[in-house]
This record gives sequence, C-alpha cells and structure tokens, in this order.
Amino acid sequence: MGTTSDGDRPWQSYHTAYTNAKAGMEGVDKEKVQRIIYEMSKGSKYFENEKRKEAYIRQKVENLRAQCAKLTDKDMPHFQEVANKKILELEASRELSKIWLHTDMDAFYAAVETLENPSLKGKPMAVGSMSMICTANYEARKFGVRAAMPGFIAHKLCPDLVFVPTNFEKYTYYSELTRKVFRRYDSDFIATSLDEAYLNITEYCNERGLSGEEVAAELRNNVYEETGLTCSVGVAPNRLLAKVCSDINKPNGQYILPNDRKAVMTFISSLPIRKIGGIGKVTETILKDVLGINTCEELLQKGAFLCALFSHCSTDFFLSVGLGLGRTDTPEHKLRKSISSERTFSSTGDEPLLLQKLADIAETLSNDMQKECIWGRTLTLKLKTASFEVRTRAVSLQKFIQSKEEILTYASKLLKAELPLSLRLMGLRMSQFRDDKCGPLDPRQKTLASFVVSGDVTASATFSDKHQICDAQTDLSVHRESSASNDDKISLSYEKNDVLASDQLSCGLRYASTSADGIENMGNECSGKCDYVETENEMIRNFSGHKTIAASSQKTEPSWVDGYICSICGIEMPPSFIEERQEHSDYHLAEMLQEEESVYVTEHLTQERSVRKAPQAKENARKKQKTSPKGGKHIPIDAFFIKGKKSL
DNA sequence: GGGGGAAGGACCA
DNA sequence: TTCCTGGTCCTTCCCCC
Repeated sequence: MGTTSDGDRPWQSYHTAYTNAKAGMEGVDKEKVQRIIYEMSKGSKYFENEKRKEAYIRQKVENLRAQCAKLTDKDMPHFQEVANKKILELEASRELSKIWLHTDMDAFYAAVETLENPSLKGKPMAVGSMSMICTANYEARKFGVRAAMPGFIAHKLCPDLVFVPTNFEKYTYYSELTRKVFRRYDSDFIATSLDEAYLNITEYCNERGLSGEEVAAELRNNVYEETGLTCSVGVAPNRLLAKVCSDINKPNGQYILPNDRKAVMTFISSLPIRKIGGIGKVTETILKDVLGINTCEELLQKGAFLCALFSHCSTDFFLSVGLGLGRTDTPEHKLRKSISSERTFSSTGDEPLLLQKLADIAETLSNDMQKECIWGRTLTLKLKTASFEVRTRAVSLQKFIQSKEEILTYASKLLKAELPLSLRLMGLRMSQFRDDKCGPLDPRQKTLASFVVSGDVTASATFSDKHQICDAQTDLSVHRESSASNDDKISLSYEKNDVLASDQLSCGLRYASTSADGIENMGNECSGKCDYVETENEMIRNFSGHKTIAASSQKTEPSWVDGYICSICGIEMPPSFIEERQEHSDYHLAEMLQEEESVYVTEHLTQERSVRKAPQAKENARKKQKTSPKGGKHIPIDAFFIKGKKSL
C-alpha cells in the first residue's frame, strides 16, 4: 500500500473492503476507482490504521510461510494421511436429499426508497450519509459506489449521486411483506437479515411435484407481486451453495445447482474462495499468499498443508468447502447471545463529555435490554481511539444487571481505567444472559431461591466452593454448613462487599481495603470464612459460614407476627413451611441490601478514584493483560481492578 | 494440562 | 473535513485449579 514496490501506481495495492467487485459493478473502471479512493484516503488516520492492519496480515503470512518451509519430507505424508481421512469422513456426511433456497433482495434499502419515491428511478442513488453509505442502487454501482463506502468518497466517484437518509421502519415493513411470502414455502425459514433468508423448500417441491427452478421462479414472482421489489435466488443442496448461487444472476435472477454430486464438484472446482461465506479479505489473502490457493478445488489439493498449518476447526471448514458441503438442517431457534449499542462521534479526550456519551449509550442499551427482558452479567466496553485502534475491556459480574445505573457504574470504571485517551467511538455490549427471561424483577432472588428450593445440596456446595458470590455491592452468598456435620443443611449468608475489589472475581474472594492515604492494602481470600475490613466506615464484619446478616443498615430480619404473618409484607405462612419461610426472609433481606447499594456505590466512587491512582496498584496488578500488538500506551485494566495475592 | 475469562480479530449484512 | 453498526464466532493469551 503506497510503498516503493508499487512504483508510480501506489493505489493498485490499496485494497479496501469496497474495491472488491460486487453485483452490478462489472465494467467499472477499477483502476480509476482505486486511484480516487487512494488519493482521498492517503494520509488520513483511517488510512494509517489500514496500513498497520495490512502490515499485521503480511506478518501473519510471513509466519505461516516460515512454518510451511519447516515442514519436512517426513511430515507431509503424515499430514496428507490426516487430510485424506478427514476428506473421507466429510464425504460420508454429504447429503443431497434437501433443496435449499437462498433469497437476497436486490439493493434492498435503495429499492425501497425508489419504490416510495419514483423520481429517484434511473438516478444514481445511495442510502446513507456523507460519512457512510449503507447501500447504493445499480446506477450508482456503475461508478464504483457501493455499500460500506464513506459518502464523501462516493460523491467524488459520482458527483451526481443522490443521498437518501436511512429509514429502518420502512425497511422493516417491506421486509415483513417478503417474509409473509417466504412463510408459504417454509414456515421455519431462516432470516439472516432484513433482506436475506434461507428456505428449505424440499417439502414444498415434493408435495407439489415442482422442481427447485419452478419454485424459485414462483417465489420471485410472488415477492414482486406483493412488494413491488425484486430479489435474486439461488437453489442448491445446502445453504452454503445456495448462498453462492443467489449471487450469480443478480439482480432479479436465479441460479439452480442440481442435487447431484458431480454437478456440485464441477460447480465448486473453479469457484474463487472469496465467494464463500466465511472467507473474507484476510483469509483470502492468507490462503492465496501462503499456499497459492485461489479456488475451492485447490483447498482439497492443498489439504495436507491446511492440516499442518491451521486448527482442526479451520481445516474442517476449508475441506468441506472444497467438497461443496454445507449445512442442510434447520437449526433450532437461535437465542441471542449478546446485545450492544455503540456510537461514533468526533474524536475527543474530554472526560466529562466521554462520560456523558457513555451514559447515553448505557441508557440505550438498558432500554433495549428491557424491551427484550434480558439481564446480563458480562459487560464489554468497546473503544475506538482517534487513530482507529479498537480496544475492548470486559468485566464479568456475579449478578445479572439491566438498569442504566448499574451498566453505567461498571462501564465508567472500565472507561476510567483507559483514560486519558482520545476516542472516536464507544460501545457497550452485554452478554452471558440469565437463562430465564421474564422472571422476577430482582434477578438475584431467583438465583438464590433456586438453590434453596431445589435442595440440590451437591450443586449448591459446588457453586459455593467454586464461586463465592461476591457482587460489587450486594452479595448473596450461599454456603453449605460444615460438610463434617453431614446433615445436608444449607444456610444462607449475605455479605456486603467492597465495591472496588470484588466485582471481577470469578473464583474466591479477595478484598481490597483503602487506607486514608490511598495506599492499597490487599486483603484476604475468602472461602467460607473471611474477615471483611472496610476502613471507610470503620466497620469490621465477621462472617463464619453460619447464617449471618451483615448489612450496614440498621434494618432487622423480618419477623413473623402472630407466628405466621410476615412483618414486612403481611404474607401469611404457617410455621411448618420452614424452607419457604427461610426463602421469604431471604427475599426481604436481598431487597434491603439492594436498596442500600445505590447509596453505597455513590459513597465509594470517590474512594475508588483514589485507589485507582495509588502507585502500588500497578505493582500488585496481576499481569493478565495481553501485550498490545500495537505497543501503544495502555493502562492495564488490572491496574484498576486490583486483585490481591492468593492467601496461602 | 484443561477450563474458562478476557481481549482481539474476522466476517457478515 | 468526512471511513458505520450490531451481531456471531474463533483464536490466543493467561490465570487458576
């Protein structure tokens, strides 16, 4: 990219995501487009970052080449044998009885906009803004304009380009219309985005005695009739191939690959690897530059090298691609694994401003989580620096959270550990969701109750031993009474821990206390028994594994009026309901502690800052932080989330 | 040595 | 002057058991 080896045409080696051919871009003056993009990008921070990334990939290629060179004549027969065995196994799994159809709407957002505003017809148009465009119609693509390209570059390529802002409500509405059509062919169709879906049309074809080709034509016609939009369709024995096929006759076309092994192998033999979903720019570069692999057929031919250089997982994928294999089953309904929100803004290092932006993102995330009834326990902060370096910092909590306040509390800690820093993007992601979605409002109560009610002593003991529940503010720790007693009794202990030290611990308890001068004193590991010293409140608590209530408030345990009425909520429960009563009391205690925590957090924020700056903190920090490949200035997160040395 | 969390990266739409 | 957003999966590193 722009180096001497490129002579007087440096742009020829500048390969951004949007210099790759896409449907409708045939006949584009590629060199002209590349030159313009290069001229407009060079010198920018984005460009510099791209250069860094490319250097990193080049290094990766060199390393793999070196590994390759080390392979001896003795190694190769072994790896060839491994590859042959894998190929035989994969071949045995080949299924040709299913007919899969992949449908892809043509320039979807642009088509919807044109449908609603016919004056746009025939004009080069892009949906998006000057900073980034989502999609471009086919007229614009003739100029080299395409999705994921910054608007200002698109404008340079096509000065008459019309920009239309995105309107996702519209796209969702039209997407739903297309899905109504899809459902008639396969009620369990898989939607991968607003404009793409996979349909298993095996049954539909068999029941009606229709071929895949006939069904594809019928479906395209129905979509057009009911939406006024065109789509392109691919039909093949599996999803991987169907997706490749739908791209062949774009726009408004279809391609059918027969359910026949020979036809599949012929089709795949000359197919460029980049056409396969899952093989992107980096993987393509590595396979090409290290092993000279350009087509899917060559993946099979170089099987031995793939086995020698890549992981089992990657090798299996590459070899199955070489055989033209793909998924033929309809997966179970996939549950969401994470939810996130991020914002890009003008680069700034202003701390109050960054915290304000973080609060906005936390609010959006919290709202989204509430809409979907989700609680999560792993919070990840994503940062993009002014120089486009991306960092992520995560914290796993011992409780599930959802509120803006809680998200912001932890997110702020993660951010502050990274500052000072000039940022252009911040994002928050929540993952590790609680299994039950719409449970009680207090996620912890459910967790606690499940331990008591289940009576699964083994499970609770294991949990207790391995994961002392030490939440940042309010902790509900489940402890088994001394195993020596062998009476299988479970007692519940509540402990309120230091906001600073405990929230990131996954195994064991460690407490950090802060003395008046801000010097860090690392505390003890706690497993069943521990002393908790909280200097700020001059409070010493002891907790010995028996049922202990260690809340700082003066509130007392709920009592049973007249022997059966709860003094707090008035619920009636006879004395014989021992476990239920215990659980009920625990619930109120958990509530009390939760009330306290907001106050507690506020009190501790000031203290926490001083701790973060303590010189000893860095020394004590566990060196888990991975060395940044970029070698930039970076404060390890552990410098903030200090863990003590394990007590012996 | 294996399990699992954290961090980073690839990829997709 | 200006280069997105939101999601999944995989790999690597490193700590702890």
